[in-house]
Amino acid sequence: MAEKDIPTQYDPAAAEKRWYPEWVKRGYFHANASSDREPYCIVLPPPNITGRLHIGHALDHTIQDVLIRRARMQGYEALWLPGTDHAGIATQVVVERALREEGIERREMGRDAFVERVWAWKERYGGEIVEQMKALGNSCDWDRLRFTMDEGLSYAVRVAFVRWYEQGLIYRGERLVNWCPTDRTGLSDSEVEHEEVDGELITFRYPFAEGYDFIEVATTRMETMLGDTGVAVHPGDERYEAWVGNRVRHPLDGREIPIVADAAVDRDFGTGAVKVTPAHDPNDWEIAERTGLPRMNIFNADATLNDNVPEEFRGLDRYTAREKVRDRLAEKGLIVKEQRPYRHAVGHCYRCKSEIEPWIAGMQWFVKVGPLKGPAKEAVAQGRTRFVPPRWERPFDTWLDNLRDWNISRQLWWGHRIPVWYCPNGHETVATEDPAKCAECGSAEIEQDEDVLDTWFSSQLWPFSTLGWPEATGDLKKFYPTTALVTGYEILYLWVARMIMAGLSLVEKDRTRTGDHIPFERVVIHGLVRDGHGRKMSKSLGNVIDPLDMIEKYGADALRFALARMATPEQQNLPLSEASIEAGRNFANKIWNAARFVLQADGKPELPERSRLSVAERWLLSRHHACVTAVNSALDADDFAGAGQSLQRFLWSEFCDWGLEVEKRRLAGDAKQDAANTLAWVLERTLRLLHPVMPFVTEEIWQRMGPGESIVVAEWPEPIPDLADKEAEAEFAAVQGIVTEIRQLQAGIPRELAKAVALDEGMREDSEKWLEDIRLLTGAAASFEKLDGIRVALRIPGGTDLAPVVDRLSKKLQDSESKLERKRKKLSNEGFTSKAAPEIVEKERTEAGELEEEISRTAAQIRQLGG
RNA sequence: GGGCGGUUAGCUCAGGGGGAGAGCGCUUCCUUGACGCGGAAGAGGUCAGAGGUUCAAAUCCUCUACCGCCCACCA
Repeated sequence: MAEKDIPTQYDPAAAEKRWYPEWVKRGYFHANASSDREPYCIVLPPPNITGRLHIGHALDHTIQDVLIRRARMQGYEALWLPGTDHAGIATQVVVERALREEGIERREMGRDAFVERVWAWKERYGGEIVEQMKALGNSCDWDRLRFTMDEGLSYAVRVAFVRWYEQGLIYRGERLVNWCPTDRTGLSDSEVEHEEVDGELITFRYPFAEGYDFIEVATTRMETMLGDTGVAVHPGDERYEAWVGNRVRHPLDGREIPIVADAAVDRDFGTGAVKVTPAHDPNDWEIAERTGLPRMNIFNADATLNDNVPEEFRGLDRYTAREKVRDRLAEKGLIVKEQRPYRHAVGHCYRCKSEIEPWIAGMQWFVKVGPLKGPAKEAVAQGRTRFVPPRWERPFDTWLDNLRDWNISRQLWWGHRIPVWYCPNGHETVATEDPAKCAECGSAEIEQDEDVLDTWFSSQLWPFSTLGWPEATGDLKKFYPTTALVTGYEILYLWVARMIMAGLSLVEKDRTRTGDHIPFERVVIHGLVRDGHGRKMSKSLGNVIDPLDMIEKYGADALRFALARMATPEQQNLPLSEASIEAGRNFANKIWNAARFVLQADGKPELPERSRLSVAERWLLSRHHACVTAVNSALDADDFAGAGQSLQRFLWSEFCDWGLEVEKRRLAGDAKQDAANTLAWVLERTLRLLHPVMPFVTEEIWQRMGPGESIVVAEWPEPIPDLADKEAEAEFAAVQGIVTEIRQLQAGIPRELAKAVALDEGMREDSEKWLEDIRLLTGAAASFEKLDGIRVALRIPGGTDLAPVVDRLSKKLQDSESKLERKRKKLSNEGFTSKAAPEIVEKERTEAGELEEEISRTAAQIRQLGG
């Protein structure tokens, strides 16, 4: 028999190498837009091309692959569309760093050469990422692989821009932007991370231009006082009423600046007077807009001080300047109070973590979000797009409410260049194709905007640009709206919200499958992978788990199972330890060996006629049915952990621990083919159920069982209600009870036997027919002296110390007695018997009866053991 | 300053009104013809604390404490 050669250990690497290319070659992952099957589509959140996939991707991808593989087996036209993101800032920074190591500066090499280098990077790392996804087993449609800077997607970006421009949703303006002095670009509000830091709040005096009075103001950013162009107080503040309109003298550069009144000032904070730095604070910017204070920019692009400040401060970085300004004011006796540490929130760049500087970076393009919010809120409120878990809906709503216009200009080279051309006469030409001349005056001296678009501008189009939008393609018609979007909560706002707004605004309803232009019907929001102790994984902590290392060490299935096993819909932290991946490996091996056993018994996945089934087999089928039901309902609820747990329980604790063991006896007798076939049938069907989570080991076994072409395209198991068998479950549960009881007695009693103990007063009537099974399951065939009817006997050698066994039994007796006590009390409580549901009362009665039986049995056992 | 989540066995977490569960770890035993990446039997928990609702609370409600996260232009 060839099966004899099956190794006792599953070899993941061999299976992965064998099956993945085969699946791709056979085209299983390719979706057909013209098929008449129901569509099921997921677009992969495109990983950045900045480097390797990390464990978070592995989780994200595992979930998606489980969904898409199940859908494929269920007969849907399943499309999982993969791709990568150009990731503007992130990639530019990484490439710049790499160049710097070669001693090359970006600005020296020029824009075109630099962009060329980034493309080379993309070719290399983009390709690596695809290989990594394949190693995980992702069943993506590689024929549809996309990149955000593809020709098609770039065109979609231009069309989106032009359309919004024409609708007045995109405008240009000079505003204060979130400037990252390290990356030297502006950022949107969503790209700024607020973090509490310890600073100091310093109160100082502005002396009046005339006379000896002064006004006190406070700041955490002393250096910005060099750019102050006014002091503001609340209009109704009687303390300062008389001073409004007066002027104070700037103590460091001698400028006279006015005191103004503005309602934005909180009179209860600090002194009730605020220094106003319009060019470097959003609040102050607005005050200046209202009061007419001038703007005075004091920073260079790298946040060093520029020539607008007194000479001694020029060129200093902001932190050095902060101290120096304080020192100068202290020397002049103008510092009133220094409060430190003073905790306050400071914005940081989401990429490089530098402190953000509000700065005027010239003209910037903005998206007007007001008109986009409403439809997005409505789509979620109406459940056209469903959030899983739904508790994210409220924060999503609040976030939209507070959303302000979106700055989309980035002072970078890598990305989609803004499709606007300026002519010397001050006209703007906005076009999807590069124009040769100004659309308004015909001037040929046009120049394209130097900036590129925010990365998220192209990402927001992903669910439809990848399907061919703006063209009315077959893919769009077939697969849009997509079925599910799977992502971590960290980019819910940054990305998901924008896709919803963009889809609703841009996609034409009549080009979609359902007539609704929402980008996805459901958003599955999973948690973040942490280390085994719930800490964030980071290089500095040294607790990073690299998915590819894990695949190499334990196999892709092991990693996938470990990840799926912890992905409950509610959890936001998902602690992953190497031990849990090892457990996944062990599980794969367990299944492997179970299959080996079934194959050695020559099992064929065919179910014998019901009349030929043993009670144990009926029990196994019933449990299998329960597993199919549980897995289906868990997956319907996006509860991957629940599905994994059900599968593991059934296969390990039921199929292997009881099913295979009890079948060993039948396998040695006349019914052996029926027994082997039943096992094979259950195993084969359960393998299909497990396949989406553990694609490789299931395929490897399935191929050896030979029921068809590939498990990838096998039919998904749905519950078969006829398999549910309450009688068989009850009877087998009783047998399990007897077996466990005997095992408990055996523990601590050596095999060499002398003393016979009659165990079983009043045991279940039909236990006789199970005696052979019980012998086998307790592994104690030789130890049974006689088994007449309801009596089970054990022989124990003389001189055996029975005290531990008796102790254990005594403890069990006590437990049972106190349990019984509680039940009796409950049952004698009239409140309970009259108010509780009748079936609950009945259940309590039954259980009390069972406890009584157990108590007398245990007591008898203690007596027989001489306790 | 708003909001959300968490607190259950040594560790990491399920459970979500009527018998405290899993995996890992730990103890003892088992070279039983699928698997030692295995099998069997165990030890270990006033389910954070206080109050309330209920015949019945780990589970529902209120408050408190601690942990974590998200949002936020109060100098």
